[in-house]
Order: sequence, then structure tokens, then C-alpha cells
Amino acid sequence: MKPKDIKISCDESAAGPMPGIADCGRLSYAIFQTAKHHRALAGDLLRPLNLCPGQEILLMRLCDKAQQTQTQLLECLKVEPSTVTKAVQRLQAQGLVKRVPSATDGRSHLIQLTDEGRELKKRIVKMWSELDRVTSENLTPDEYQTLCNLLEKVSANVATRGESHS
Amino acid sequence: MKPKDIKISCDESAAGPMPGIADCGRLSYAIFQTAKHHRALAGDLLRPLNLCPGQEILLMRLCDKAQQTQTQLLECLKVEPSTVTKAVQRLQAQGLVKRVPSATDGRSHLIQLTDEGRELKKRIVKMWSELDRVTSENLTPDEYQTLCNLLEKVSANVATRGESHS
DNA sequence: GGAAATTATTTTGCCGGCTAACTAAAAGAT
DNA sequence: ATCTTTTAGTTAGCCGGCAAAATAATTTCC
Repeated sequence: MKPKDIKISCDESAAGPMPGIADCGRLSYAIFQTAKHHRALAGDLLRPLNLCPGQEILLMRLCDKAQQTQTQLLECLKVEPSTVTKAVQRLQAQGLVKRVPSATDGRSHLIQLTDEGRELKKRIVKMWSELDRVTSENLTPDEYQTLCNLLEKVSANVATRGESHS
Repeated sequence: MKPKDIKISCDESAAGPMPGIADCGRLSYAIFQTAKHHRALAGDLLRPLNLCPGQEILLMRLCDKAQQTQTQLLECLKVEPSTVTKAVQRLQAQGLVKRVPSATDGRSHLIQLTDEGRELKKRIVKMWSELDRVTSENLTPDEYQTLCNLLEKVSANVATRGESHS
């Protein structure tokens, strides 16, 4: 009869909401924790589709605009080249994506969805909606808006990599 | 004379803020992107300390309460056992952390900071404050508060792993 | 046209995180 | 006391992500 009442974890114990790092960076800590759980939840919802978090976004990009160069992908995904390389390799091995050499540039390949990949779109959209639903479960529409706006503001603050040079 | 004006990325181009996945999950998308950039920024600030994002939090936990079992650590860090195992191994190899076998339980070890690890505390706190400062740069105190509150709310929504089983 | 610089991509290697399968010690049940 | 179950940690293997270094094709500049 004691399912989980022995909660001796560090946070919600006796003396308030954890000392230490959360004190000098409550926002950073909240982002950190929220994101980790959010990603884990995404992973759970993605597992039935045989995908890992991050892959679904790449696939959706290819739905929006078929025929993309890896450079285009990494720009809009905001990841490093090697990340795209690896992701594409894996998706290709799964038969969701195809690479055709560019006719005009011998260095680059165009990435496109296979039929199988294209069929996943509906399921991804559904999964992603569900993710957002769970994420925002007890938020009012106003809170949802506010949160998105603030996060987007913060995102801009924090996305100073690669733009601030010179 | 064209340093970076050829921005043909997917988001802020012609037709509004990107179609597709962000439409059916604006919040999820914002969390995803913000967290990635935030983590990258943390990585930048952590590099001079020779740490990777995530390690600093473990160390801070050990500052708050020396002598912790790995199980205690994983509970308050909210990560899986294997994650702690690996992290502790690496921090130990760096000489920041020590493991002493528990006197009362032959299975567990107590993790504690070395002197060197303890010396890092001040720098971590400083780094973390700086991270939070940059993150919240253009937010009013009110916005900061609101954002933290909303994120913590969302975090609870999304942290349903391991608690919902029967 | 040929050397130099830029661009597209890959490879390697590392880190945090997770899952799944496993070992070993401790606690319960009979 | 023994057998069973639970608990503490480890290992191996995979994924996303990053950094640094290398390769190859393209552009640019003279």
C-alpha cells in the first residue's frame, strides 16, 4: 500500500524547492528539466513510428519542401553538418529517405522522401499534435500563447551561435 | 560585400514562420529549439571549466549534499541509472569525484567531491548565473517569473514517466 | 588557365541520455 | 535457513548533438 510515498528526492523535500543551481538560474534549470522530459515524452510517442526525437523534424522539413540539399536542411534545422549526415544515413537505411546527386553541384546531394517516408507524414503530424496537447494540458489558451512568445524571445537570446562573429 | 545576406533558410523566409511541424505544435517546437540552443550556450560557457552540459548539475548536487548514493543522485537529477554510472566514471577520471563503498550496503557506493571538484563550485555558480543572465536578457522581471512558472507547469505535465504506472 | 579560397559533405571521436539485459547484494517470505 | 523478490549498479549498444579534421568539388582572383 505504498506506491510512491517514500519520495526522498532532492527537490520537493523539506526545505523548499532545492538549493543550489536552481537558485542562481531558475529559468535555465526550468528549461533544462522541461526539455529533458519533453524529449522523453516525444521519444515515447515516436517509438511506435520507429523514430527517434529529432528525426521527425527532419522528415517534416522534407514534407514541406521536397528536394533539399543537406546544407538547406542543416540551416533550417539549426544543427551541425555532421548531425545531418548521420541522421540522413540512418533514415536512408530505414528506407524513409533517398539521396540523389545534384545535377549542378558535384558535391551535394538532394535529399528526398521515399514513398514510405511520405506515408509517415500523417502519423508524425498526429503524434506531434498529441505531444503538444499533453505538453500544454493544463494551460489556458492565453498561457499557451504567452509561453510560446516568451520561449521564442528566449530562443533568440540564446541562439547567438554563428551569428555573432565579426 | 555579402557576408550573410543570402539567408534562404526555411523559417524566416517569404511565407511566415515555417509551415509544418511548428503549426501543429508551436509550444513543442519552441521548447525543442530553445532547449537546443540553451544547451549549446551552456556548453560554450562550460568548456573553460572542462565540463559538458549536465555534469555541472551533478557536481552542484554534490555540493548541496556531499555523500550521495548513485540512486539518490539519479532521483534528483531525474535520469536513468546508466547515465549516472557513466557520468560518475567520467568525473572520477577527471579527478573531480570520488567513490567510497558504503559501509552498510555492499551494493552501493557513496559519491563525493574531491577537493578539486569542490573548488569548481564557485566557477559553476558563476557560469550558471551568466547562463541565466544571457538567457533572460531581454525579459522583464515579470516575464521571467511568468516564464518560469509556466515552464514548471509544463514540466509537470510532461514528466509523467515512471509515475503513471498503476 | 592555374593557384587560392570557399563550400558541401564525411569521418572520427566524444558527451548526455535512454533502453534492455545482466550481476550482485539485501530484504522478505515461508 | 533457504528460496524468492527487490534494489543498486554496470555493461553494451543506440540516438541526437557537437567539435575538429579531412576530402572533394566549386568559385574567385589574378
